[in-house]
Order: sequence, then structure tokens, then C-alpha cells
Amino acid sequence: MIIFNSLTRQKEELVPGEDGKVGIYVCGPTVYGYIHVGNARPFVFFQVLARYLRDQGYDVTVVENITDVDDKIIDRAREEGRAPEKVSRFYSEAYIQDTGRLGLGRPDIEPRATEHIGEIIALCQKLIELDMAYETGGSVYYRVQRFPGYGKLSGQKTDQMKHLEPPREGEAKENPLDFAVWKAAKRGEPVWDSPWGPGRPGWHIECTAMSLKYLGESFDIHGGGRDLIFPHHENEVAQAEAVTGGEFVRYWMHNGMITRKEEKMSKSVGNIFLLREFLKHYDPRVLILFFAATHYRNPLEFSTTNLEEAQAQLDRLRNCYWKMHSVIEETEIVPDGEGAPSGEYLKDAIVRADKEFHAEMQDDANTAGALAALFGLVKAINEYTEEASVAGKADAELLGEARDLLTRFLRIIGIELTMADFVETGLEAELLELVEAREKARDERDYAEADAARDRIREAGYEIRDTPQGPRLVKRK
RNA sequence: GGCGACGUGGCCGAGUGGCUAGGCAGAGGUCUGCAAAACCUCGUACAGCGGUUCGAUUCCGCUCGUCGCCUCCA
Repeated sequence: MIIFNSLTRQKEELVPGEDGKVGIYVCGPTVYGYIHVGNARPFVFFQVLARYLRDQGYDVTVVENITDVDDKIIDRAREEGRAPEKVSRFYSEAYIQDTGRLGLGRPDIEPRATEHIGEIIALCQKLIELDMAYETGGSVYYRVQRFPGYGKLSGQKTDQMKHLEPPREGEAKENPLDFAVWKAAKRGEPVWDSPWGPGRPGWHIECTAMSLKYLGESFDIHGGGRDLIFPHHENEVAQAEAVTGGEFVRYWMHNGMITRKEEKMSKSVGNIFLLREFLKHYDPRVLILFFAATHYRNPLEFSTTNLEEAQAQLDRLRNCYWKMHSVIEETEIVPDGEGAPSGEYLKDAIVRADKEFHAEMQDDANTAGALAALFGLVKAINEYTEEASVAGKADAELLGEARDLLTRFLRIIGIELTMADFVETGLEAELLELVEAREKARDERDYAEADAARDRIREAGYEIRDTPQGPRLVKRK
């Protein structure tokens, strides 16, 4: 597989450190509020990447942290008049709930910063021993000038950086570029004991501590939003490599921002759309298709029309499955294909789609291209089911093969179509009576009556579709 | 000021030195009492200006425009 590495700014062949195994660390949220749609992009993308790698036979470990101690949380707690611990607990639960509804499962490990204070302190100590950090006033700062590689990830040069900001109150940094790895406690803040007195971790250090702990001193992929490259990831590199002396991460992957009216979705801009709000209005799979339609590194405009397109794609998929299901149920399934439409084009489409889908995914996880391959298969399946429906016969083996491939593609992309999507179960007798009434009216050419019945079925949440085998009901979206 | 990304047909959005992306919307058609769904047909687009080349949307340069990072941010 080829991956675009932010560090080298090139596409590179993915060569895992350990054969057949891939370790991925993703920067998860700082839990000081409900997550928004933008926050969901890395969660979704890296789950999808992991699915693809697993499909390719890799043993993948995804570690996605929850940062549950931070300035923002403390600010938020003050605003809400609650204890910071309560705030972080509340929003981390909300995060797990919201992302859980996406149906992508969980990362393998979801470590929390507050559960790794020991590791964090040990890291700080080590940095001090190496003279890469210094203690002052109960805080510990990283000595940026001492790390020669500083800026290699973000392409920033320390002498070019704007650091106009005057040092904040109580800060006694040697150099404005230095950043806190440990912060001396202030009143009302969560505290832990440390060799430098009571305090709490700085931002950045928790990710270094947890990634090193769960994935080792040098691991394969580190991901997150583009906006984390500087300073967050740059500082992670500085911390980790100072301590280990080796290469921290081999491949850095950064997803583009979600925008609204072409502007980044972020809390400071005030244009966020909460994930839980989104899920009130849309099927979670709409979000997944919406994300997949654009390459992960590109910005993605969160707009109604884009979402409607994703919705339309989901509907197209549902219809495709529905049609396959109907054919399997209602036409004569011929095991050896005897007498059924031969579907040469479907055989071709299966081969082509299989090739193209993987070629696209292999190329820096190009889900947009992969979707195109997938829809090529959908089209061929639709053509075949149409033909089979008319002929009343279908080649079971062929159709099964097509369905399995489509299902496999969708599972990689992060979508599962369940029976509930296209099968009518437990229909009320009343509804079936309406269908019969409509049929009777149609026989009698009383179309006004027939249409009235259809309207009532529609109101009940079902759509009627006449097929060569008679009327069928489909759940409305 | 520094670093970086992007500009594709009505819209969204891949991609490529010469060969059909795909989806949505639209037009016409097939099927249907009408629908719905599906299928078929239809659009020759790559910001502008130069350059390299037999040939550039694709490579190089410049211009214009949009965006991101350099401060919290997925």
C-alpha cells in the first residue's frame, strides 16, 4: 500500500516495522464538549484505513487517545460550574456514545491521559535527565533549541516563527518557543503529585507517553487532523525522539479539514455542527459516504447538497440490495445458471471492480476512487437483477459472488446494509390488506382507489413497487 | 512576513503527458394504468498567460483567486 507521508511530503510504500503488523496511533479528542462533525473525520478515516489493512491481511492495532485533562476542560468546568473531572467524564462518555453510533466499532485501545500520569511523569523526568527539559516554578518546559530536528514535520523554522505573544503570567520559560510538559497546579485544577510538586500534564506529552507505551518506541502510522501538525505533532516528535534517540513514527497521515462556507469548522470560528445533532437527522452511513466521497487529505465542504448526494448514494445501495434480495426470493434460482441470463457483463464487472477498488485503496486510501469502482459494480448488478427479474431466473452463484464482493467493499468503507434496509418484516395485517385492496382496485381499473391505497401505504412509511412478480413493499428512507 | 495545499463540465468529486472516472441534478427513451425503482442514450470540463513537447487538463514558470498552519483546534 502507498501512503502519503506528511513528514517527507511524498507517497511512500507502507513497510511495517514488524512484518504483517501495523500499529496506528490516532489523536482523539480533548473532551471539553460534544464532538462535532469535523472531529469525526479522523475517527472515521482511520477506522476505515484499519479495515482496509485488515482486509489485506494485516494485524492492525489502532490506539486512539482521549485527552481528559487540559486547559480547555478546566475553562469549561469553570463556565459550567462543575468539577473538571466531571466535565471530562461527561464528555468522554458522550464521545464514545456519539462515535459508537457510527457503527464502525471502537479503536482497539482508547487510553486516557489521566490514567497515564505515571508514564507522563517518567517521561518528564527523563527529559530533564537528558537536559532536554528544565523545571522552573513547579512547571517543566521542553527546551526546543536543544532538539536539532525541531520543525522537520511542520516545515517550520524556529527563527521564522511568530512568537509575538508575551510570556504569560507565572511563566518563566528560557525561550518563548519552549512548551510545558508539566504544569504547576493552580487553584481549582486537577492535580497529581510529582517530583516538582503538585501539577498536571501539559498538552502533547500525553500522546507521546501513550503512543510509546502501547505501540513501542518506533511505530508505523500516526494520524490526526492537519491542524495538529503544528505544534502538537511537532512537539510529540521532539519529546519522543529526544527520549528514545530513534525515529518516533515512520508514516504521518493527516486528514483535511471539514469546512462550512469554505471555512474550517471549528469552535473558535463558531460554525460547528455537532455529531449528535447530525445523527438526529441522518443515517450514520450518510456521514460515512459523505466522508468517503472526498479524498481524506482534501478539505470537505459540509453542505446540504453534499449530504443529499451522500443520502442518494445510500439509497442507491439500498435499492441494489433490495433488488438482489427480491430476485433471490422470487425468481427461480438456478444453481448452475442453466437457462438464466448469462450475465457476462456482470462477470466482467466483478473482475474489474475487484481490481479497481483495491488499486484505489492501495493508492493512499483513495476512498473516492474506490467508491467509483463500487458503484460500477452496483450498476452491473442492477442490470443483472433487472434482467433476471424479467426472465424469472437467476444464476445463483453469479449473483452470490457479486453480492459478496459488494458487501465486502462496503464493509471496508465502513458501511453495512442489514436486512432491515430492504426487507419488510413483521408487516401489519392492515398494511397487507391495503396492498390487496390496491391490487383489487387495479384489476377493476379503479385507479383513483388504487392510488388512494398507495398513499395510505406511503403514510405508513412504506413505498410500493410493482415488479413482474407482483407488488412489493419497501421501507421508506 | 514564513510554511503548505488547492482552483476539473450545472453541482459534488477522482484521475491522467495522447485512451470512458463516478455520483447528483437535467433532457429524451424503455418498463408501468400512473408511479417508484432500474436500465439505455445525451454534456468533450480541466482558473488565466507563457514555456517544454509531435501532443498538456496532466510537466515548468508567472499571474489571479480560495483555503489551512505559524495561538486553542480533528
